[in-house]
Formats: sequence, C-alpha cells, structure tokens
Amino acid sequence: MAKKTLNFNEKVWELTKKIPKGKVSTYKELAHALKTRAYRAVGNALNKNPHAPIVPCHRIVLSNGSVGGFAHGSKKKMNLLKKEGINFEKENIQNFEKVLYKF
DNA sequence: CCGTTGACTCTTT
DNA sequence: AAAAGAGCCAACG
Repeated sequence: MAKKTLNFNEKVWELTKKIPKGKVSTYKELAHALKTRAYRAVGNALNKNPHAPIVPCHRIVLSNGSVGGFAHGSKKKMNLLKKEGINFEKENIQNFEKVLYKF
C-alpha cells in the first residue's frame, strides 16, 4: 500500500486549512508544497471545494497579489479578507509579502 | 482515450 | 510597463 492516502484535491484543502487567520497564501506556494506545478489544478480543486466553510479558500490569492477569483465573487473574497485583517489597495493586497504565509 | 477547460504562473514581445 | 504566448497539471465530457 503506502500510496498517497490523500488525493491531490484533499492535500490542497489540508494545506489551505493550515493557513492562520490574518494571513494569505498563493496557488504557487500551495503547488510547491505539494511538489507539483499544477497551479491550475490547485485552483480547480478549491473551486470544487466540497469543504466550503471548513476550508478558507478565500485566503488563497494570486502570486501577483491580486485576489484572483472566487466562486462567490472576488468582491466577497476581498471583503472576507478585510475582516481577517488583510488590507487592500484597490484590487491588490497591501503588505502582500507580510501577510503571505509560506509552508 | 483524446480534447477542452480552468479560482495560475512564467517568459517573451 | 503592459500585453500576448507558452507551459503545466488535474478533472470532465
């Protein structure tokens, strides 16, 4: 046996859950933590996110510092992040590197 | 099984 | 600096 007990998507959700409040992460960091380059697959996994309230998918943003996309609307995502302590400059995150959580 | 799609990222123009 | 193209991986039809 000794196979991957967790599927690719589950790994993404597990890592996302590990992100502390007031911090954010990027798809690239997630993919890098998974030892893969499936940046898009990570986004796809979060989009399907079956653990909606359990996995803080809104804490995942683009490596560019933009909020990226969100199943409920990027506006909602930004609003949620603001409540978590993340500030925004127009459509980009302020102190992006300071609130960026790395694995 | 092959082609398309997607909440991405990097490189080149 | 901004825009376009190429690359990458998993899920779906």
